[in-house]
Amino acid sequence: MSESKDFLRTIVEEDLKSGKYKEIATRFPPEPNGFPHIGHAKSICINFGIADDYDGHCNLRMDDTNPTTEDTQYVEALKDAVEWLGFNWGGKVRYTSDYFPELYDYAVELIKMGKAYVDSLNEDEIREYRGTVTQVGKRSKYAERSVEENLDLFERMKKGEFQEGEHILRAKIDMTAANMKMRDPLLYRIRHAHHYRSGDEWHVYPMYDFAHCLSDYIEGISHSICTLEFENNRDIYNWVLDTLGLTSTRPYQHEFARLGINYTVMSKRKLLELVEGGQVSGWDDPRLPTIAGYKRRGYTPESILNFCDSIGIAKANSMVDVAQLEFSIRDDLNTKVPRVLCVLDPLKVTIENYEGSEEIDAPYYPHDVPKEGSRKIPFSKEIYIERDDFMENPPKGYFRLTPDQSVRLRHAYIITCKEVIKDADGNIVEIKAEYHPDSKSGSDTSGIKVKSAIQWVSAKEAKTVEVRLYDRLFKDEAPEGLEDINPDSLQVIQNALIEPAVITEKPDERFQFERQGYFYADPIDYTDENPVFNKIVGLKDSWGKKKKEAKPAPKTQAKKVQVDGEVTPMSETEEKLFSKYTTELGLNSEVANTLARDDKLSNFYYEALALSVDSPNPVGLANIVSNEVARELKEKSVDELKFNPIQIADLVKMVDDETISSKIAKQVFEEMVKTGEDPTQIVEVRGLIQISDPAKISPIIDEIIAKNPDNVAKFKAGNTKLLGFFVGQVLKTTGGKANPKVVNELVAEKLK
RNA sequence: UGGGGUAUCGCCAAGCGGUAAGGCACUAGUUUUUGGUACUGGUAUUCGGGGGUUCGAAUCCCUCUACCCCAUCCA
Repeated sequence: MSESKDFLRTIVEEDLKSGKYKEIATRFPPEPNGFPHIGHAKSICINFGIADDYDGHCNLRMDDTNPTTEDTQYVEALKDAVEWLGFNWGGKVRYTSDYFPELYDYAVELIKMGKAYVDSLNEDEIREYRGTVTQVGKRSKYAERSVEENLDLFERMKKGEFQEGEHILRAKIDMTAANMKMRDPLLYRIRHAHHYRSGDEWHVYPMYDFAHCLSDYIEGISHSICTLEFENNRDIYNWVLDTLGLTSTRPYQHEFARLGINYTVMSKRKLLELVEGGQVSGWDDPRLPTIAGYKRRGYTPESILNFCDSIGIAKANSMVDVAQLEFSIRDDLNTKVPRVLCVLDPLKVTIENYEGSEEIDAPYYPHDVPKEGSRKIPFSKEIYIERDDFMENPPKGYFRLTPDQSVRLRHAYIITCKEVIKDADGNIVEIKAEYHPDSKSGSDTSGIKVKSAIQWVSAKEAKTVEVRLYDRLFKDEAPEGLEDINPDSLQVIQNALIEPAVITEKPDERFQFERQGYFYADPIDYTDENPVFNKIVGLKDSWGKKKKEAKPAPKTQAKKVQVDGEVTPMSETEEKLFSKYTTELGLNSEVANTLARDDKLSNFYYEALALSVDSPNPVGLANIVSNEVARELKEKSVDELKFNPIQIADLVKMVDDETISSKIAKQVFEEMVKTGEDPTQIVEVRGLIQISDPAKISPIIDEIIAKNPDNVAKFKAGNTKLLGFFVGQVLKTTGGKANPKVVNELVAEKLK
């Protein structure tokens, strides 16, 4: 694990440390209504990963509460994905549908508590009654039904006595809640549908918000980790559990940002559209960001895992560059797979001075990959090279074969171009060349220097293979829809030529075709008669990049103009207070503004000021009230504070008479917030009195200077930021007690 | 527009009052019979903007801005 933990692991560790949970239990809870994609992989890594890291366990649970969209094929895909990524869910797969009876009982309990009711409004009315984000909703008249009536109705709903939409079970919470999700959320709806697991047993199905929290509780989950869009649902999550009194060791929900990758789409809806619309060949089309797609394309589980690890976990919506994913797979395959020669776009080369044939022994792995293995490559008079490895009129910096530039055939001889044969249209159809007999790879005595080595195959022995070249599915970085599809995302090469060993020996299923990229023997379409390879990812190509850069896209970056909005004007009384603060008390306008606009703060300030008549310091007091006290008063009322205005006045006094520094004052304040103790007492008990005597501080500084020669040098070289470093060190060793002003002066002097 | 979130390099992302981590991308160079790999160096005087508090602010306070989520009988 890396040096820094993500915020979820931080929470988990705190909960473990505080004893909130004895064991960590997470869950991966997909709905089986689509194939899992790489976003799911992130969630899988988080949930199973955290469970692994803290010796807990992670359940795989199908969140199957909607009979109309879910299907067994998806649960299989989900299981495959988790398994392929290398995780196991210990024991059996869980299904929310297995909890239907329990869930039903909890709903009955809620009804009995008067916390849920059967509503009989129709769909439109419910929507209307719910209000909008800015307008409160209103309660249905059916909310007044008696417990008995609700119980009876709900049971009959279950038995299937009503039509879909006729009734619904809702929680009785608050139709005026600012959080729309809390406006009497729906708990159960009637569905006369066949469920892929529970069959026709049920006529009512629980909603997500009701089923999810309870399923977590039933399974003993400690940390219910989901994506950001469920933040608003957290209130219901807690409401259901709290209301039912399921409070002992119960799960809490935490949200992280879902994964976005550029040049692709991640929503189930859009993915389904592509699959059903025939834009791709199926859920496992190698261009899709589905796990099945990556698997089919040739990605390894390790590469996906590493990718998920590398992108981190946070709460900011983000779009990860697909280059990051490509790096992960290249990085993984680099040390694993054999190198072979394959020519995608063949150009015939006849070596005029070569007769007969030979077999060249060539290792499968380059010098920097510590793996053993080699094969024989047949060599003969007629070979094929890659078409773009020859240029008649090369640009500057071209390292390959030209009429004037020899090139090495990888693992074999150096050849020199003698003649370029063209057809009637001027297309190059063949190269006549000569080889240098004493230049054989490994025993080269020719002394010829070449700039590169290129791949080739012997014409007679080469095998024809199909190669599928994949590019990004969308041409737009943030695709909206089908109109952004990249028309060239798939290129099929029917007649690529590959060295025979790949087909006959099958040393692996993944290969690096040298100088081109990583390829994977398609697990479905590959046959001995018609071998098929999928391109997993290309090699980094600094030459190709250079070529493209010749015509850079002129990007005009419009600088964003920061607009300042209107500040709400002050009321008359606020205005009066403000002017009094600035003119009479001498506060600066920002502090005065903060105080004047806040009743709680201004009252607190007044009280403290009145209580410090003997040595009034309106400015110092105002500063601490508008900054430190303000923080505490943000979410609390004055009565909830453990400290009072007198204590704040005392605190300011101690700073004024230099008993303590302002740094210590903050420390003391933190303590007052927690305990409500008197500041004088805190200072006394902890011995926080400020050290201002240079004679005491000086030796400490000397010591620190002696310990950090590097930083002293840097400072003297002009890095004045380091002053803060030295001051900080001194303050640290004195427990914050050294007078920072004195320290600053002393340090500056000593380092001169 | 009410509520809930989020802003640190081109893309991710650490950082929690004391020297702005790291990865990807980019770039220069070294090694190389893959224009690959590996290695070495270069990349934020500044943390969405503006103020304030402090000896010292990405971190605390105020304020403004931008983006995301919520008005499915989806999850």
